[in-house]
Amino acid sequence: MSERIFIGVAWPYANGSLHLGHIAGCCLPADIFARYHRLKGNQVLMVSGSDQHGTPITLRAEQEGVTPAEVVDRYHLQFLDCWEKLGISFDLFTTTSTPNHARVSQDIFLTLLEKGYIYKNSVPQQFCPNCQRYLPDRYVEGTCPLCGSPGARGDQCDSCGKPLNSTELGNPRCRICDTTPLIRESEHFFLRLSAFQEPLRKWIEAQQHWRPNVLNFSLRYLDEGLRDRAITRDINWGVPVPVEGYEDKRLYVWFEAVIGYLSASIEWASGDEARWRPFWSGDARVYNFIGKDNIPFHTLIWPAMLMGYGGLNLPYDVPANEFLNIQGRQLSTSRNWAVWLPDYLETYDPDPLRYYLSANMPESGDTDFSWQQFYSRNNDELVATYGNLVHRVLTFVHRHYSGEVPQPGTIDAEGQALLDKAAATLDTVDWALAECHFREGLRAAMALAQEGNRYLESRAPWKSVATDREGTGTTLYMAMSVISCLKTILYPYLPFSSTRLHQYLGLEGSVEAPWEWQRPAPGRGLPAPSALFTKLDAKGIEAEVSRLGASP
RNA sequence: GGCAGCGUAGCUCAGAGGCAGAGCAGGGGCUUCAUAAGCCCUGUGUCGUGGGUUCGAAUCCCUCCGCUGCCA
Repeated sequence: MSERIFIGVAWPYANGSLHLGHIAGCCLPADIFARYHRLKGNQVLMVSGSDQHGTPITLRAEQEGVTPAEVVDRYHLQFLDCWEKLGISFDLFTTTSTPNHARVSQDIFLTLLEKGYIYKNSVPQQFCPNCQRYLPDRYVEGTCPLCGSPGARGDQCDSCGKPLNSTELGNPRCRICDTTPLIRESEHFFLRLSAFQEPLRKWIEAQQHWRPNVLNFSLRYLDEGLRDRAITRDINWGVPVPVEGYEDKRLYVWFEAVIGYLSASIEWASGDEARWRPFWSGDARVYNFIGKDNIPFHTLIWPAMLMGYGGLNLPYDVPANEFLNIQGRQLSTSRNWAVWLPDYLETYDPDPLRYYLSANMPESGDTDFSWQQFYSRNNDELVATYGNLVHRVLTFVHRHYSGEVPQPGTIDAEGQALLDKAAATLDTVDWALAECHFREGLRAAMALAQEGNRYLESRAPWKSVATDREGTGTTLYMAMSVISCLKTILYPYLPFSSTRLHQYLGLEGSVEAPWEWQRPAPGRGLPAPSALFTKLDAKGIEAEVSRLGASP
């Protein structure tokens, strides 16, 4: 039976390029999951978009002397290009700047306000008398009250790394004009998270299928007690607050960005409720793929908003990944200790990256990306085990069977054992992908490729072809069948190479065929194969490593 | 400072009371269809430290060390 699967992917900030952390953290697992469910014949809606609001954007724009819109447009286009090249198959990748998103966000805001889940309160804020505006924390600089360092920002001190409150800074200055700001009371709206403490606990405790890290992390927040949080800001870039007298304020980015999952669904459906609502109600399952830094927003705040709003499904699962380190060190965009996706895609194919990050995905703990590992996994696993299996079989068929799928004869015990193994692997990977165990699924698939090589070694068709053409044809047909199975189970991980393989095997229809084991048609003529993957010259490693941390 | 997580083979990572695992690298052999690819064999690891619970601990509890994150 066809199911409805909604896949929401964390929204990247449109203030810089994408890096491998974004990919390993949420985009790649979401895409694997989406492709898997499409093969299973389920209805999938996968959305995300550029997060175009928030002070990181406005600060970047002011540093560059351009408008925030110019910054976000530039990166949004770059994101779209990256999805295309890496094969991240969004049904819609929109932005938070659309009128639709503003309308949906304001609707949720007003509904929660009406129901009493949002209320007004007054808070002290830095105000710059010269700029005539309230200053977000990041716009204030001063002396760190903890370590005495002079260059601390209002939200955090880079010197000692401690998070701060801008009103605590000594000798505060406006980062725009250097004037000393005043402290003024400013009225803001607050989300009454405290009202959802018990409903959330009850709901989360029932989510025993969640990953332990997500479950424990969320429960710990609840143990500390949820506090109401301000959801508006004194800023002029963002979604307007739909209340009179609040023209100079905007919805705070964390309140509004999570609404993007819903607004993007509505945009995808061109507003047709009959199309989008089935993904948000009834048996439909909502999955949110995010990084661990985003857990509380997706397991507490957004669910609380949904509970308050009513009528929409809460997340079914939030498979948050941990972090990807780079060459043993924590990824840092400001120090340029990152592998940028546009750079990667300029030099390499998408599938090797998808392979490496899937094999080493930070599913249960932080993992490390190293160029040495990337090269060796490409050369020693992808090329040597899988690519070579495909290549040796297809070139053999071309050379000795004039490029036609050989006719299989009687299947002996060894051949049957291989077929059984392939059938079992299809089921194992099926289960692993359904449960979001991406590493395990890939491992099982690669084990089947190894089994295929083992089978060939044992049958030695290169010997038997001279004396037993029929038996050798059966051997090759068995091998091609296994390769066809690999084509399907690896499609979610390696869509580009599976698409080529689908053609090389002379299979009917699209590569997005059902999740089943397609057998090649005996007698069918095959196109000339070429290698699925390219071996990388280890000389490239050093060059890549030396780029890390260099000034951009 | 408070809280949490992590620390397992040379490397990257699994395992979560019952004989320490996988892939890769390294060593030895076989093979030659294939991108010098493949296959077989090959691990004496104080499971970070010290203690405790248990018939039995990598696994549960406590101490300490190291790293990471969150919070103040």
